[in-house]
Amino acid sequence: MNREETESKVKNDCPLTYAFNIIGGKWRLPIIWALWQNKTLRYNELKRRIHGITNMMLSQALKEMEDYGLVVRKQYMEIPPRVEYSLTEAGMELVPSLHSLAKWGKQMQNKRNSIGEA
Amino acid sequence: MNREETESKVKNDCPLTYAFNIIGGKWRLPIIWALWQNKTLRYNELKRRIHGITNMMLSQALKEMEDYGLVVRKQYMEIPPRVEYSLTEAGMELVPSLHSLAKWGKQMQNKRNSIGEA
DNA sequence: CTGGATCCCATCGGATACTG
DNA sequence: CAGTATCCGATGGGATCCAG
Repeated sequence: MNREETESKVKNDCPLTYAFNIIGGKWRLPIIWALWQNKTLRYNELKRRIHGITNMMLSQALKEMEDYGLVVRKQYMEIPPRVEYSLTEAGMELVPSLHSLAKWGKQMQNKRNSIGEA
Repeated sequence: MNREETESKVKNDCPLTYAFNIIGGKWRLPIIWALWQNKTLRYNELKRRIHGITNMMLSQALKEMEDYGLVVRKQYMEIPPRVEYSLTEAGMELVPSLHSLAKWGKQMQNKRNSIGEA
């Protein structure tokens, strides 16, 4: 850990690798998806929508994504606490590429499913 | 391992997740990249271009990608053995989406680098 | 309500050595 | 040349409990 990865543990090899490091992991895509559909969600709303995620995974993923500039965290100083999350500009700009990839993935799935038919 | 992941260990949740499962991992992107630039490469050519990859990682990644229909393996029955790899149609169709993502990644890198200026 | 700390385990990536 | 087998350490994901 004494190399140039001191800052963010991301290897800056190429932009593509960089992008994959940012959106990789098990929960980031679902989070992006949920935030994209709902613009703004509170912590527990997010948690309920993602189903299966634990507090630790969610808060960890959110924090990392905030560091990358993907999501915005807005904390209201109230009792009980309220924290709202939403995508940044950069986060939204990512979505089209994701759709493109998803479209490709769908084609791949269809190919798999139609292997047995003439 | 007794669920519906019996076939390919890929969760079919959504096409995007599917896509990420296919191109995820440390070496698949570099391999796709190398094959896209060179159309066709032999095993050792590939290995030399990727630098740092071991036999095990390379052959394993190639086999998985072949299973997914991303690359084609062409073996010539000669002595010494010759095996050539190239991208399938599906593999090539993936590249534009990758470029899109890479472009986004580049923007992100630039933002990072220009934090201290202005 | 919104998290943090700790501990655990599965999986991934890899070094090394060997084979057809 | 083109891989495979084995073994191992690192890493990431997760359960559970705790805290402001």
